[in-house]
Amino acid sequence: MLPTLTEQQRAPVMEDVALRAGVSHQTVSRVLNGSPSVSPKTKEKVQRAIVELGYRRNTAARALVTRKTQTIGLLANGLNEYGPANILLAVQEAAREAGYFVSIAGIRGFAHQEIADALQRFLDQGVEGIVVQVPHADIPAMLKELNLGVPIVVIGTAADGSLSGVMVDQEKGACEAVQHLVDLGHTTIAHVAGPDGWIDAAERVSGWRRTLAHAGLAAGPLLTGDWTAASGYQAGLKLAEDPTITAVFAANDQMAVGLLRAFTEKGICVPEDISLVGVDDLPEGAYLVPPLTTVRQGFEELGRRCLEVMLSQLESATTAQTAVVEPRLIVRASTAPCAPIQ
Amino acid sequence: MLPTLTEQQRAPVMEDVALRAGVSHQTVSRVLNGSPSVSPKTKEKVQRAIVELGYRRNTAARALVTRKTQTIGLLANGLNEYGPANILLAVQEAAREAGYFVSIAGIRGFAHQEIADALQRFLDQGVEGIVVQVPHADIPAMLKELNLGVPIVVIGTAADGSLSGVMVDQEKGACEAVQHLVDLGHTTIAHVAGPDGWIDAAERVSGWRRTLAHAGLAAGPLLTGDWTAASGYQAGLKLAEDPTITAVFAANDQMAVGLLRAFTEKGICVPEDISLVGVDDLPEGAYLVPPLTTVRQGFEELGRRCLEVMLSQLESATTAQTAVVEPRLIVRASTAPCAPIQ
DNA sequence: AACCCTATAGTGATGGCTCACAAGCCAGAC
DNA sequence: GTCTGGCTTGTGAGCCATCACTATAGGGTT
Repeated sequence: MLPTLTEQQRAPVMEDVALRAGVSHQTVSRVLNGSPSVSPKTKEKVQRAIVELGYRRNTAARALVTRKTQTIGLLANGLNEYGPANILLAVQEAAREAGYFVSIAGIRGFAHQEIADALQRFLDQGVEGIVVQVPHADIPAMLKELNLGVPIVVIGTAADGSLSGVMVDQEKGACEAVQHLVDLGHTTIAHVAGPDGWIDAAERVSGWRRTLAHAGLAAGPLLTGDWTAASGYQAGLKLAEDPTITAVFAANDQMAVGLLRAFTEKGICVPEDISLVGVDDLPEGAYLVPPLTTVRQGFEELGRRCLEVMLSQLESATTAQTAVVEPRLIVRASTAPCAPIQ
Repeated sequence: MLPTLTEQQRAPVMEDVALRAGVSHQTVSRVLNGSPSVSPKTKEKVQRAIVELGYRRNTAARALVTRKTQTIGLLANGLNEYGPANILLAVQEAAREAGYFVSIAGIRGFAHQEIADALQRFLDQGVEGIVVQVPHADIPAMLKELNLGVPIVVIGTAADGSLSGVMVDQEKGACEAVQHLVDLGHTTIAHVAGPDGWIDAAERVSGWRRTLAHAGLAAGPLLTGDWTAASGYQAGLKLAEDPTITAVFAANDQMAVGLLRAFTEKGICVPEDISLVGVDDLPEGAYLVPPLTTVRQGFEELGRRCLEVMLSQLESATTAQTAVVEPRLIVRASTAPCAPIQ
């Protein structure tokens, strides 16, 4: 007699379930895949066998034949920051609901090689689609050149060629922020922008510029930071020297924090002497002194929409799509009517 | 004559490479896996064929036979917050270097069902190990009960049974923070703790308590927040009513931000009237008014160590391990010597 | 000259699943 | 009573690697 293998060791496979339920492995497969042509009775038998055996379908075997891994890749820059982290969370949640796994690759810079490597790794892994959350102006061109052969959704831009896009209307957000300042009577409104090359940064600059032009005002000073509070602080020290400036639109909340400190150090009160608006709506923003007026971006929605677009690309490779999320101005206490210049 | 399939369509497989290089598929496999028993000449031929064909090994097929998916799962709570996001980034980076993919599952609460579901999904996916970054006291027990059958590394606790652990020495961090306040001459030191159930919160409370006892001081008021600036603000309003308090140790920076605002509103100056210490070292912390003294946790290192432990568990299923990361006090301007009570 | 050994390469089985197709069954129609 | 067709179920091939063997060649030994 042949020695029986210790069955306990091996994870049960479809055949084991079939044997126990008294059907063929194919029927088990059908039950698992929700095929309509299985009688209720058989279906129940199979399901019981599955539970009793603790059967779990082998993803690798399945992927091998279906050529689908149920996985999407998320390539992201600055994952440790508020916006990207929230988008990641939302994308991942939406993916889970749709039955997809999310594999991540966080990168720290914009180095072409690093990005290309990460994308190749996704391809090696066999992802079905890739979400690219790297807000640099060169990204679409780079992606088109790499020609990856899977659906791609780029966060922060509109669709471009075969690339789909999901974006917050940054320009509109900037317009609302600046218009708010204009409405308060400010006439010299400075802008502390994000660094060159960043898509969002450029759009906010253009929203700022456009709104001022539309209001018949000259553009105030334009300084460039690097999104950090430190750079906002530096910018603040410079702006503090110019007494004609009564309002500043910072391209993000962190720089606004730096500005706030610089102004406080120089004895300039916010909002009495200078109004300040940021972008992002960091959770701490409402508890700064003073609470920060800001533009909320709706990262949650962005992430969800991103996955919607991805799914539709995955299901039917139609043309690329664009989804736009509306930002929202949150008025708090860092902005006030322009005091008459004395 | 049979119609030739449009070869262009199908992704090349090992056999295609073998044909082109004039060897057997096995030799291609050997080259790919770095087997020593392939002559340099053959190896070169194969590599050239791989490049020419743009061959990419099918992960699913490989996983099917090796029973290894090269994937680890990361289950995390509060992924949109500073600490967890940084840990994620570090874990993922270390994983990539080691040739592993990282699949993520972000959860928003501590609901047993949600956690169990996410873990089951990881198992369905076939991850080789799971990193659990859910800082709740009940987690180790829950994990042990679920008995998942893959190596698990829990972030925030020491090893426990078969579970490995990687942690920051929270108690030590708290001690340093409180000792710093004691050294400045403060005698009534309050603590705003994190919510019940959170491991870190409890450890910080105990570090605070221990240090005070060691210094022969009575424990000051103990309030409980929920990590948010809003809760810190509420706590601050209460603490502001007690003039004997000259220092507050907040369990995180966000609550410290809220405290700062409450104190400012009540006309209490930091650090002149009250010294304030946080935990986390948020990037904005250095630019608050005043810059915040805080305990830096070393999330980067935590993430790296976490993956080291995971890898060693994966390679040789020895006993569970624990890695401890040392926190570091960063003294800035929110703490000052205790002013004599007038 | 016969033999053994090592280095290198090839053969065929195998992993667990889905797909395409074939087969069995039973009801209703003629 | 036979036939037709729909509903269920089963059979066998195939996906693409790796693994365990086997085969071959060339060098060194005795």
